[in-house]
Amino acid sequence: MALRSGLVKPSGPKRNMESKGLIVDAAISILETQGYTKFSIEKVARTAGVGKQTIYRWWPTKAELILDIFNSYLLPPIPEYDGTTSLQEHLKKYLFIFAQDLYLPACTQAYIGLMAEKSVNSDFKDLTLKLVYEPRIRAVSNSLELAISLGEIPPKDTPYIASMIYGPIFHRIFVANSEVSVDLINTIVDQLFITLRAS
Amino acid sequence: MALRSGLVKPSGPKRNMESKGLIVDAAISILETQGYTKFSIEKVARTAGVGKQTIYRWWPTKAELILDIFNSYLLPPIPEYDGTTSLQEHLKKYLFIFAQDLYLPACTQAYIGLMAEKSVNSDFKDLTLKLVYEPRIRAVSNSLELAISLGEIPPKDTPYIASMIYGPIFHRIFVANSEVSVDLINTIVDQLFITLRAS
DNA sequence: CCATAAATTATACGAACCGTATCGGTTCGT
DNA sequence: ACGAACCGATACGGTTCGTATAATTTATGG
Repeated sequence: MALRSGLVKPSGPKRNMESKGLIVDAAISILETQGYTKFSIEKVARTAGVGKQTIYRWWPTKAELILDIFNSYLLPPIPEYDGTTSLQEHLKKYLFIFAQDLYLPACTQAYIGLMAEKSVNSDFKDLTLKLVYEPRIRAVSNSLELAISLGEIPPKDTPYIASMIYGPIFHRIFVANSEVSVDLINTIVDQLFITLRAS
Repeated sequence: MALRSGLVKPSGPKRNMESKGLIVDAAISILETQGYTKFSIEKVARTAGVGKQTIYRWWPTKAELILDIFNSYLLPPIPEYDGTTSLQEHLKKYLFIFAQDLYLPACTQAYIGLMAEKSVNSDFKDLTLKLVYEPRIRAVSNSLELAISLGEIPPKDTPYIASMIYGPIFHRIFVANSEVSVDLINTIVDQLFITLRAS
């Protein structure tokens, strides 16, 4: 009763962190080598040497397991822009790291899973947007505001900035199935700044 | 022997086009209402009132059925740019139609299936790139060349043009899970032309 | 007009996975 | 030492996979 509600002190053993590690490692390995289409909870349990129920106890669905792994272990941390270098350079560095990590097989496969699940489950869509999408959008718009206040770029309304910056990266990885070069990152950022500084 | 090789006239009945239509309609309806994750051949057969073997006879895998439907029934045709209006206006019109169609549930779900399958099967990736990706890339670069020869834009190397144009649309639909507004299309195209005309 | 070949629906198969339930056994808090 | 929560293991009915086979229907060629 009132399981993990925070209101009742649970007795009994705590969560086995070794099992958790085995599950996460197995899941990443399966995503990496077999992809989202062949990813199954039973396979994760078998590979990790763990009871299936142990997975379901901590992650209610396949989708939430993948989301947790994606967000906690596969994506690079979101850096904060402090204004010590130009925003233009800062964005190039961050986006290149982001794109390199997203292109890793486990990460790509995990995100394909997220797209598939969230497109069909609006609660899960909201959760994914909140945990994955919004923090990265906020980081970009916060850094833009700082660059404006520092005079690097003129104040300007920049709608759709997220899609203009992240879009080409996603297109390259998930549509063209190609790696993301430094050149593409530079093109994205330079074109953005040309537009920001135009008339 | 020599089945459908074109060298031997087959005897017996021809393909039942009524069954084909029922299969295609059922598949689209399932993609639309249940999404790619719940899409199965058995369900298509049951919904269409058709033997499972009839589906496997004409489409070797689930992926190729979805690809066929996506390419033949769900995407808008690729228009040819003839230079009678400005390329800038032409692109806005075409990309808006493209984005509107891609945002339809059946189309979105079909493409999620294509992403999942092609990321894990390189033959299918090649097929998808050839049938879906390349023709649309070519249409854009051909129209750019025509616009250059007509003097609308200065001659300029435009690498990554595909990702810069299509990327924001895909990001909006598959990452942000939002519809694509006329404003976004205009922003994409206008920013491209600002860059094309910049020094 | 009849034999042949191909397409059709229907059913069955072993395998895998789903999500849930249950069973001892273990580990901690009280 | 009691009970609660964790754990691995196993079992369940249901669904889907891709393949195989049977029985029927339909067109073409001789």
